[in-house]
Amino acid sequence: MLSSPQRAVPLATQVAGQFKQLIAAGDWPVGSRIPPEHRLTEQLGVSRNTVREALSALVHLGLLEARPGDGTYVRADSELQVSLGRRVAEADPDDAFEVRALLEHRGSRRAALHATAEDVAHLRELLDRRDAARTGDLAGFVEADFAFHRAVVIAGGNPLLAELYQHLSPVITQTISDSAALDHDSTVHDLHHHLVDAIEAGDPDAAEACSVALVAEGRDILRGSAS
Amino acid sequence: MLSSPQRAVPLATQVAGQFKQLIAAGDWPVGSRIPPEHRLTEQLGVSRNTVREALSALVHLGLLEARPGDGTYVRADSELQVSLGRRVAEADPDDAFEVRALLEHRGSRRAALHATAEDVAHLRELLDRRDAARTGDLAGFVEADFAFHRAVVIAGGNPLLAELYQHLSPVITQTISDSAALDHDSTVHDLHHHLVDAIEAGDPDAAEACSVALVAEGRDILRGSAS
DNA sequence: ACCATCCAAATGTCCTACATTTGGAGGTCG
DNA sequence: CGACCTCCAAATGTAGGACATTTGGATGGT
Repeated sequence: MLSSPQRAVPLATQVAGQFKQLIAAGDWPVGSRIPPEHRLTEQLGVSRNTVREALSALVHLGLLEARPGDGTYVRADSELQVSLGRRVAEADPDDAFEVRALLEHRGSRRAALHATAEDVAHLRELLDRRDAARTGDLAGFVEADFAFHRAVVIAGGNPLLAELYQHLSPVITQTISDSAALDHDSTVHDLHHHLVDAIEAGDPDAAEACSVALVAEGRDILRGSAS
Repeated sequence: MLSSPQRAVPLATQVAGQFKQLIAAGDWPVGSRIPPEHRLTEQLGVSRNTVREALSALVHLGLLEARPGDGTYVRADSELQVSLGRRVAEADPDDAFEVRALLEHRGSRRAALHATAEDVAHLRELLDRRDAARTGDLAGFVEADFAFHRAVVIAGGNPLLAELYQHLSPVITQTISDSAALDHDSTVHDLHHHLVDAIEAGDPDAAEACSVALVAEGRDILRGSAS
């Protein structure tokens, strides 16, 4: 519903808000190309300048990317993800790694306390996919591994914590060139299964211990250990 | 070179970058009024449209606030603070409280490991101010209390963690109407001093224990101080 | 000294025009 | 028939002007 302005807030701000909502609602999916400016102009009944200001705001927020001669594409759907990503990119990788580990440990502990039967079933499904992806390409395995850990944190039931973890992880795995060879390590493999077991058993201490051990293993693999 | 990011950076984006830098550098302090668009236009040698798009972007980022008929004022100097603040405002206060506590605990632990002699001296100075503010107005005490805990986390030496904590705290203390009567509690008072002692002694376990106890005390006071 | 009025200044919105870049349509040549 | 080149429509980028709207202070009268 494209309503006309009635309040004292600037028109461009209202338009930008509508665009944000369209992105958040999925009407403009990530990766898609949004309608050109002149079409938005006639649909909204505002001038191209106003539309451009609203679009420019979202471009600087990192939600959109304008390609001259082509169109404007949706690049992200979370404002926090972009600003956190920029901040983490400037930070010391070790510092970012510590914060991420902190969130993951707490998320694993919470999962053992709050995970439902459906959550556990979902985790086992994702874990199966992760095991299956060990023989596939590296990118697919990294994706499956992240999907599993993300689901663990989400199962913890603290959406804010989960979102911070979720937005912190990709930048780190991108910055650090990990994804080395942590698939063939049987210890890591066993720890993943022990983690789900601890969550299912409702043992927060064991779950957090598994998470801590996993992060430690990952850190060891990252540092030297070039053997 | 596979990556040829020589794609022309829009002029408005460059201008917005300059404005951001001016804000971050302190040339445009928070609260001040920036030059009017007309002046920026002639100073930068670009059209008013371009200047307005850059300003509008920063307005939507939350860094600026435009007041028609008056001028444009600097509202914040950290992009992450704004987006984190918005996200936390939508979150469950309990969830936000947990994340903040998590960061504070780790920050206190790190402080015991990495704080320098100057850091400890600074902490004792801030702690004196906090003690002195116990008899003053409530707002002043809350400010002094936050300044102390913020300094503890900063002394931990993880800037990313400190920034997240710093940006997470105001929203929480604003949301929850705490600042109740946690100044007259002698236990809380002693714990603050024990925390600095543990940091100076380089005892991470004791420091984290003090932090945990402090958060627990605060939570108890918040929940119903009756029992 | 107080108050209503007016005015300059600043932002908000719209308009036209042109430049620049891109992707594809269409034709050409091997 | 396929690969390649040319050209054009489309989309965003930039510029400049015009007018509306709101604000804060100056102005002038009571």
